[in-house]
Amino acid sequence: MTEHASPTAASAIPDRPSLDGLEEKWGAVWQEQGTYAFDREAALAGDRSGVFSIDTPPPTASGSLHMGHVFSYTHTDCMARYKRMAGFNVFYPIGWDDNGLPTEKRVQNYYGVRGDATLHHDPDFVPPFRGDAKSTKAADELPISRQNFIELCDELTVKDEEAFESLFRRIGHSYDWSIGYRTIDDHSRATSQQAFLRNVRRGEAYQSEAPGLWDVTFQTAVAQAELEARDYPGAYHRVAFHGADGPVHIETTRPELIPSCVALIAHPDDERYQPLFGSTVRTPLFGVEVPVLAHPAAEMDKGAGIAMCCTFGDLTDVLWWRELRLPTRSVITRSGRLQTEVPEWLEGSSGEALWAEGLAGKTAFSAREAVVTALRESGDLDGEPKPTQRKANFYERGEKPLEIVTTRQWYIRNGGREADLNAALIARGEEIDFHPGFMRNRYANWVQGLNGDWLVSRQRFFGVPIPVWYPVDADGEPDHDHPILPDEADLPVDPAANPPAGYTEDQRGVSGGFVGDPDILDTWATSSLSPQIAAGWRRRDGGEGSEPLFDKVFPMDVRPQAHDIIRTWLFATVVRAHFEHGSVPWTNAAISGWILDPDRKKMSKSRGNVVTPEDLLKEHSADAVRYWAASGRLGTDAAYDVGQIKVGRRLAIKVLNASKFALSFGSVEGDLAAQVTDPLDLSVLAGLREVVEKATAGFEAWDHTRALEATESFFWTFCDDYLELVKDRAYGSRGEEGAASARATLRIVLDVLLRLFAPVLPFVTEEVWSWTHDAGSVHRAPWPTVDEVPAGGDPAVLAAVGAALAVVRKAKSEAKVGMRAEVPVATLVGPAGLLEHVRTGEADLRAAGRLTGSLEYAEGEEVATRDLELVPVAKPTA
RNA sequence: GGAUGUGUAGCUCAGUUGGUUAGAGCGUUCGCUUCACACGCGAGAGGCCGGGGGUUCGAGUCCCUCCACAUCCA
Repeated sequence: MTEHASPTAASAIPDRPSLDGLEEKWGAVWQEQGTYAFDREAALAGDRSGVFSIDTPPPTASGSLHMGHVFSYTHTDCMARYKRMAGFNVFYPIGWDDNGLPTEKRVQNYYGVRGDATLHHDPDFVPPFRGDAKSTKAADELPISRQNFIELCDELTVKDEEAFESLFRRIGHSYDWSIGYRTIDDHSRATSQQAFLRNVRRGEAYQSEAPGLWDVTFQTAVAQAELEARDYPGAYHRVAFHGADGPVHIETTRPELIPSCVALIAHPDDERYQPLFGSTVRTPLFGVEVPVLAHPAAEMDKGAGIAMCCTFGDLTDVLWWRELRLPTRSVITRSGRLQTEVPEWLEGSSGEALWAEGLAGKTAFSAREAVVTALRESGDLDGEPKPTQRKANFYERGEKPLEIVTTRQWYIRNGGREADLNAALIARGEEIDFHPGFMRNRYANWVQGLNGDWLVSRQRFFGVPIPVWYPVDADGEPDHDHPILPDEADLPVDPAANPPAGYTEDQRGVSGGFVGDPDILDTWATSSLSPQIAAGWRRRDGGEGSEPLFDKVFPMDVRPQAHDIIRTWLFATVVRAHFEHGSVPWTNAAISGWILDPDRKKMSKSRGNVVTPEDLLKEHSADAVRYWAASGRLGTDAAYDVGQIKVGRRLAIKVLNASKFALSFGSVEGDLAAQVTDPLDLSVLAGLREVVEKATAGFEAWDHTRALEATESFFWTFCDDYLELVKDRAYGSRGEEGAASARATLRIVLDVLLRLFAPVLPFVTEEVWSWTHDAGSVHRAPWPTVDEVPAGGDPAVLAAVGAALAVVRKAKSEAKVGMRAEVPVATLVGPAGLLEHVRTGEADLRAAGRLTGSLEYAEGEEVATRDLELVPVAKPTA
């Protein structure tokens, strides 16, 4: 051959292409060239429809990246890359969630400090430790102000985030790194506070003093969405209450709450207890008189069918207390211990001594033991306690069952109390396309099952402060009914450290002065604003300016996330957008499944079955790991499967090798399409047109897996059959026209295939693209269309010639000879139509199958060979 | 108990609106140094499509029922 490819292209093709180093090489180029940059100017100048915007989940910066992240984030990246190639200006931010308990714990342990909302900011503060704190005991931690704590968080999480960033870059996620945010940074805090203040001013947020779920370990109120029902060992105690006509037995798992009993309650239809309704009984040990009442929430078939209502043992107690207007007799304090002073309703009763000696200040656990002992002695315990597994509510991060404590808290309305709002939020769900569609049921079920508004205040010190002060009245008490709210322009504020406008710091806590709300917002109250934070809502109409970009990206096109946080993150985001913008926050929700280990258990750190992505990337390449991720469809849990990663690696290597080969026959000049004349070449192009159609339809249907499968299976046929069939002709053995047709076809197919693979395999496709393109990225190339591929071919031709080649191979394989064995005589059997197609490509078939002599055709149902002679290749004697 | 999803080859999964003999990859078996790739290539074996009933000329696909598993809510 005398031809050479153009020097720039051919010289770039390595002798032995390899995956090694592609991540570093192309990662650096993409970063330098801004390949994935969002075009802000174009967005501002154009229509909303030209933008595809993504509400990327901000990973927890203090956590570690696991395969679940790789899985779901790669799904989103494939879609982002497809949309970018399809011509959209892709808004693809990346944020970090460094607001919340995990970060709080990490900062505490790393620096040996503890937040204290009563302290003031120390500008010269130096932390006692940096990762070398020896003790994690609270007593050894240095108390510091909230502002100082946030500064330490900034310092530490920035380090964590650098590690995350390098990993995300290595795996080839195409974020625009300049649109970053952190949920604890000034912009996020200000946005969170601004949205909350608007909720307050519109009446969507309110304060209420009410019994609520309380975690005694973390000493904070907990929202319904943070609950987790777990099995908890307990025991049924059969206890006698004293009625006028003898004892009434109840069964309870919490006898220590007898002092806070306010009624006995049975089902209205329960004939056993109907005679008692309206009467009163006396509690054992304490002798307090309580009514026997009827309520349908009492379960007839559970225990004795009659229950004691205490204030408060569980949420049913709260329901009864509210609906039956019962008095409040709380004994459990915020620490989870019983109060030390004797409750007033027990003063002078038979139980006063028991309280003072056995119960005051005790934990619920030891109080229970004391009460049970006393019940035994008084004869009110019937039989021995029967062990049972009961369901108890836990805070998802907590280890002790939640108590119910009456406190003043802030709430945001979420449809848990108002039917109209509930219906409106379910209707919002109907405006969002869930992928897969059945995930909408999770949303609707959750919203329908809400039983209260969203509790957003938390009694922690680290997080976004509730931006509210209260006037202090003449008695020195805060006036919670008249909160003082800051101007939006002054945000973010920390009411624990800054005075409100018009006050000075020395008026804090004094009559006529003010106090700051000590609480912080639920982290979901901030992360539910991720679209507003990323898109710059505050820069449009808040305290930061007047940039109108927000309207060009919001409502966003898609929220990607996992299904376990539909009830929290997804729902909360819908609530905030509903109130603030009267719209959905996004029009699509792409819900990824979980990664399970090979034993079908969810991978989690506590189970110790986590595989770290770093090692896998190093060992198998980013494209290989991405292939595994892209093989899992939306909404489906997938097993971690190293085998599938290896398949991806083989595919990526095959792309390199096949591309090198396809480009090795010499350069092709001029109009490629015009040079394609051979029916076999036109046939492969016809197949390619179908693949473009399928792959495009796959992505449009949010099914990256279908797109990948179509491309992948075509690619293997292309390699195994088409390339084998035409290589001899492409070398030029049968004239220039046939060679040109094959070479042009190889170029066309390769160019299209690279683009079809690009969303899943960004590194190898970019590498090969660079061999044939002097400039530009495959990731900025237009997504292929059916129309750009020459038409007129019949896919059946390649299928027929391929089938003929297969039976020749089969004959050789069964004879256990190499594929190079020559076939001087053969008869090919098959249906007439198929044989007709085979004749069209006979020359290529002869070359690929080494059919050197006579080739007869005979009609038959099955494709097969007959009367075939084989001449094995003589092994080299030397 | 309610909701949702899933049961197809040893494993992981495809199977579009019902339509020939149910597919792929991995694994396995048997072969092949073939001028891109041994991280390769070729060929073979392997399935009462969870059970039962029904609709239909025809069911992996539609309907009923049962069973098992998973997740969420009680």
